[in-house]
Amino acid sequence: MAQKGMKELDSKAWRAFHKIGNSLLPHLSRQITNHSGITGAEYVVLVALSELITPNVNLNRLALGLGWETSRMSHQLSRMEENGLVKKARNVEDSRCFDVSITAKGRKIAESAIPLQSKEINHCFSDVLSKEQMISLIEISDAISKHMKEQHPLNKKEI
Amino acid sequence: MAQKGMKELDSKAWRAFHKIGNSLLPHLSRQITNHSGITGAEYVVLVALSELITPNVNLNRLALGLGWETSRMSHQLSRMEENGLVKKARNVEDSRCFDVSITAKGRKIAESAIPLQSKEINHCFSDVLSKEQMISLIEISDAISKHMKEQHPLNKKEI
DNA sequence: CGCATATAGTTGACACATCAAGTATTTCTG
DNA sequence: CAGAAATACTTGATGTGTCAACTATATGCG
Repeated sequence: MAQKGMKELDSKAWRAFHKIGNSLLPHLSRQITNHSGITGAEYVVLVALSELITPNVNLNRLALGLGWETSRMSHQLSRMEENGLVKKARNVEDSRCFDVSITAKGRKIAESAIPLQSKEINHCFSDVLSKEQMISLIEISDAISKHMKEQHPLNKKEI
Repeated sequence: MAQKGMKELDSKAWRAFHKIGNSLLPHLSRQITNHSGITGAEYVVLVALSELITPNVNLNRLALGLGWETSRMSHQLSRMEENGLVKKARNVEDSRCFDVSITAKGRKIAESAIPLQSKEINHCFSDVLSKEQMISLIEISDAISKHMKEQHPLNKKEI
């Protein structure tokens, strides 16, 4: 799709990029759900929380770390708190903020899910690509990120 | 995230891959909405329909072409029919099927949106990457697709 | 023919993402 | 120190994606 006005190679590359995301990502998310009973989004948040040095973070910092909007994180944490995966507590010093932390239940699930997920990523991604391909992917990502940062910075609406 | 048990390079490559999708795709989708008043999903369907040789397709073939599930297509087309972008009609020969087609309104929007979107993809993707990088991306996609097809074919639940 | 089964699509429930608007607090500033 | 502005987060609406269960029609086969 969207290849009118694009050269053949460009179009193929663009489709290729899409294709990866459309097969790999859903597969990995389904795996998590199947083996650990949590969703992909829950997994991502639990991993972030389980890697904290401090016992908790405030919501915005957590969102920032994952490249999420505040609102998205707020909604997600609400659902996860209902499921007993995380806990939120008003910060004592600044009562606008929340101290977000992982619960024992959340940590237990994360700890069993992480190695399984790593294994699956190795299996479907790392093991399938050569060292050169991975390096190339990193360079591609850097090039695009650089462009996006310079030309289309977030937090401001485009025309 | 998810890098425990992964080598440094693997982990970096995986993050890199994620990063592309998380900045580029939302940006492109927002662009479409801003300049053409339709969503990214609507755009994709309209492009597919506008490229048809025949005047219509049945729902499942359309879904297949985009790599979508039937259900997803059904929901999407319902919304789009409400918005007057597409039309569905029972097939005469097989009344289980629907003949899906683009409306004049849908075509008009697609025709103005497509060049704008192509331009934006060129701007954010093609122009930013070298020929070698695009070739590499295609090879990476092929490698992953091959693996997924062989090891994790769709339509069947994983354990 | 008549029943089993396959095929085409719908529906409802739930999770997720984004946007716009709103509520509290805190901080800045005249 | 009071009002303005910034910060931290919530909420509701809408669109999107997935799954499981369902309806309806067609087809195959004894």
